[in-house]
Amino acid sequence: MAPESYPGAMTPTPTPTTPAAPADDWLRLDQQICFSLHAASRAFNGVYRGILKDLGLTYPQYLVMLVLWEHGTLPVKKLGEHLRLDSGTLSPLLKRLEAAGLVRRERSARDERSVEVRPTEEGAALRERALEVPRRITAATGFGIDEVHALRAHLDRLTAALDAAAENA
Amino acid sequence: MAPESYPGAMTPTPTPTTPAAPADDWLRLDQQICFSLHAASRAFNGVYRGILKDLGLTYPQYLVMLVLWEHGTLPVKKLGEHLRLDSGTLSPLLKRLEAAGLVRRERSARDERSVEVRPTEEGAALRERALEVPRRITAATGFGIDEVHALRAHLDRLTAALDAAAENA
DNA sequence: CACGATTTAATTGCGCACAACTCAATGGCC
DNA sequence: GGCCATTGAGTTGTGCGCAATTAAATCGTG
Repeated sequence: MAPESYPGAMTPTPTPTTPAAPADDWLRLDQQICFSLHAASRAFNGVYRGILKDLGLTYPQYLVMLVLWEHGTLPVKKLGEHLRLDSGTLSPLLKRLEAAGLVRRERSARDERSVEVRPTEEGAALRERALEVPRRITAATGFGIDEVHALRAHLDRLTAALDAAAENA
Repeated sequence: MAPESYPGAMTPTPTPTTPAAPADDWLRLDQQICFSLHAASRAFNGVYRGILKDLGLTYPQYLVMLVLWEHGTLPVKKLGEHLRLDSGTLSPLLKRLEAAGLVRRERSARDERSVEVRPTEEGAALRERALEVPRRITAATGFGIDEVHALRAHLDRLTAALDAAAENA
């Protein structure tokens, strides 16, 4: 669990310890931001995995169902915009949801390019069983509402900044 | 068959501050925490992808090299503890790093079960070129040091709580 | 010493994420 | 109408993450 507390972190080969040591610290600090985020995301995924197993959903599949429960039938494009996912990810995922009987996919009559994704009766019914998921997740975090809100705001700002930076790259 | 909606589908709720939040809001709030984290993690990954392309590394490979640069030669097990990854992820990743000429893997003489991973000359040299990565990443976030630190603390606390919760599951 | 339990990597299988590509449908434009 | 760029899904290929399994080396205990 602890990337710190490395007993006698021996460095056999390289120890270019500059007195001011900005370089070394930078590589370490850098790891802290991105790695923390990476680790937190995977930890979250792990907790969801355990809870969603009862529903027969993976975490990304759960996200898709959340959007469908909230907005009803949607074309794949819109679904992707909500979740920031493209068809390369969604197409096989939706196929699995369809195979599980939770959604149906059908070409739009108005625009034959578009595929409408709609929850089946079974998919809609699953929503009832999903209602307890948020509570269990929130409990697992041990965070209060305010804390959650603050963290979310922080993360959203970060995402926006990163997206903007990616544009110019 | 006309597209139908179902109970609670199209409810725009801009006011989350109701005393007793109904179930609908719970499903929405829940999405906010985990989805924000998920999105931020992927956004980060995207920015790294662009920056690390010059070094010929993926983001997880970069994390591995960070650990090796810091600690020198390590067995796969220790590497996995630092990064919270198991051999199922690390083995193929290390093979690719070896194929790229950045690390070497050799069975420990003392314990034949263990495989020592050591950066090659080329791998060690890559560190110099990696020194600019943190700055570019930090710049992309638009965050100050303090902000980064606060966010990291928040995330680490979250990860610890989630890990603890996963234990009891 | 022998034998079973534990440790360490590697492998297999599945699902997600993303880039690059294909293909059909659509819309704009002359 | 005919042409062509654009749009929306799907497919392919690569890599990560994790569960489950396998195989070999090591350790512990009788």
